[in-house]
Amino acid sequence: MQTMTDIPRATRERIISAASKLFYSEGIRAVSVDAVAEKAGLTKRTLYYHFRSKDDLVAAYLGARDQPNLSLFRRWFEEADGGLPAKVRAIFNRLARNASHPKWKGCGFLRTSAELANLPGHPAIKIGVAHKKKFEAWLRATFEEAGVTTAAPLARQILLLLDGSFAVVQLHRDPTYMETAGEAAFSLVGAAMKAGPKSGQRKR
Amino acid sequence: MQTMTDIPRATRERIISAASKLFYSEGIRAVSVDAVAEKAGLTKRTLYYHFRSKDDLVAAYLGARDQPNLSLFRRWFEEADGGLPAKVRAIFNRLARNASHPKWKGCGFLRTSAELANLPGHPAIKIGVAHKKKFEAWLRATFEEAGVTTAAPLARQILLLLDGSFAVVQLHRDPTYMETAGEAAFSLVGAAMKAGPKSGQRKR
DNA sequence: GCATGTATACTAACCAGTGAATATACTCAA
DNA sequence: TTGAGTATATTCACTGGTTAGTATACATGC
Repeated sequence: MQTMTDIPRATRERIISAASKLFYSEGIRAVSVDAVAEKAGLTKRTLYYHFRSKDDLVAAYLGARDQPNLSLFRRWFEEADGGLPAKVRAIFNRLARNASHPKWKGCGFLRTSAELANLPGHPAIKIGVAHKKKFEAWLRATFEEAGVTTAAPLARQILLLLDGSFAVVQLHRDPTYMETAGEAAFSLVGAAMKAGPKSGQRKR
Repeated sequence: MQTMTDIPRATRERIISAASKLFYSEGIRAVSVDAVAEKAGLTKRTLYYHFRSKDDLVAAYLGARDQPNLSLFRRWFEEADGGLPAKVRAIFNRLARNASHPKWKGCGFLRTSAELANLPGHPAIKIGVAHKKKFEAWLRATFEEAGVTTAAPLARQILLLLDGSFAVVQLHRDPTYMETAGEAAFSLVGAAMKAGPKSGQRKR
């Protein structure tokens, strides 16, 4: 069973791809379902065969960004040289480079949840909440592995700086704010390590 | 001249008041001009007599929030006890109390600019940019007066934490993130003062 | 009679979602 | 192998409702 059935799967993903580009660059309510269908090269009625509603489509758009986004941050962290503070700072610096691209429009999760703030139970918002929670959990685990005793609040502080830089850079279109946030993160992680690292774990 | 002309002014402000409530709680594109007119107790046509377009109305909504918002932050800072780090932290703690109110929906400037991110020249976005710049400038001046040598980057870092907490708390509906941001701000300001305060200025 | 302000009633476009028909491809019995 | 039947996938054409903005007329006070 299901031998050739991944051809329709391709259609579904083509729709999500078109929706991603439009929703991310224009916003949710600014993009009509017709516009998504046209961008995907098919009819609105076909789109409604694959998705129950526009809300479902929005949720699929964010759902498709969840894992790739987290992987990217993890990869940036792992590829960076230096100690823990420098590796955290590297995430901000890599992000600053991305943010200077004209198509960059901030964090899709935050922008969507800001636009749909009047619909608290919206499925897309749940996905955004889960995404940010996963990122925070990864940070906390990373800090714990490094022996930082204040891993939980430190992870929150880094998250706050990251999401703050998303918001501020999206507003001012000035990626240097992201580097400033990276320096603040560097300071906070460094201070937390001085205060209470189990002083093992200093690999390499 | 202009003796009784403040009666129409009252109408204009009634419209802005209605627009503020609706735009802030529901979002820009989610609120129709008819809805604003109805909330203000008059006709859409009358509204269009006082405002050229919906975009103008949105700009007026944010423009009316600019000074009061800044004054509030300044007042919170001035009313707080303790040294500079504690006074900065107090802003976050006061904000956390506000954020626990069910009507709280984050920062109107940030949410509007997120929703209108596809319209870079929009007048409302310009107002949002100016607002955040004013706040940053006030922070920097405050730090400079206290003799902090790294006043400029420190002001940016505090701004990043503040806007980060707006975004995160609006997403998770958990004001404790704001207190965490306040602790981070406390640390950063404290570290900056230890590094380079001209060690005068310690009033009171 | 002339400025300002307010209301009624309208337009032209747009939008989320659907009904009904059609095309394609896979299954299974003869 | 073939042909009828069935589930999957797609399209055209439509509906009912909403939206930003306007043409026109009416009121009110100077």
